[in-house]
Amino acid sequence: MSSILSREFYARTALEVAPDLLGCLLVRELDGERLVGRIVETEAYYGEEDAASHAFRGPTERNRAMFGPAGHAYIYLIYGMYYCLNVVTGEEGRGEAVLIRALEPLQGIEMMKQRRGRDKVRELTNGPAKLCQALGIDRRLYGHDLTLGRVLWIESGPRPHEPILTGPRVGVRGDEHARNAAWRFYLQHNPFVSPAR
DNA sequence: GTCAAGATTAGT
DNA sequence: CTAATCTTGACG
Repeated sequence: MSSILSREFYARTALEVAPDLLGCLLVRELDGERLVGRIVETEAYYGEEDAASHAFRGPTERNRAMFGPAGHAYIYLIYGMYYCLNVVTGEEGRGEAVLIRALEPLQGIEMMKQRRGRDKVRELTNGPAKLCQALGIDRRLYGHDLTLGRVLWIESGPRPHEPILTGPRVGVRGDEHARNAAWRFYLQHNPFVSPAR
């Protein structure tokens, strides 16, 4: 039994949504196939007060989705070649989002292998840019409404058996608080969590 | 208009 | 450790 996550689910703070997304299923419909991964790692970005967030300096053309209603996709291009997927959370205008950092591939693994150009299931979706490549997520899905249940959405899943661990976010800049806050959430011992830095 | 930096990844 | 690759936003 699983259901599409609602606007109300996403409308809570990023700090609440990020851990709750662990164990949920990210679903992508692509070329008539369904690609599914279990979310095993997330990071919360907590609005304009978060020095590590793209929302830190207020709304811009790039981050405008972050300041829109919850439950939409905020996608950005990094290093000129990779995309990363966030889900917008919190009250409209807050600029909060949760970065999806890693998935455990469940369905459509062959297509993921082909899209990623590699064979090891372990390396298919164990990073924010890797999972976007595996699931065919790019600019075209910028601002996509994840509550519609088509093209790209998230469903509830079985409660994770693994304990949830927290720690500092990966690769972020900013003030001391931004760098130290334990706003990364992941499932203990799960082999699909992104490699340690 | 110019320019440096980037919530990463793969390869040496 | 470093190259790859290009958009964004800060600055003037």
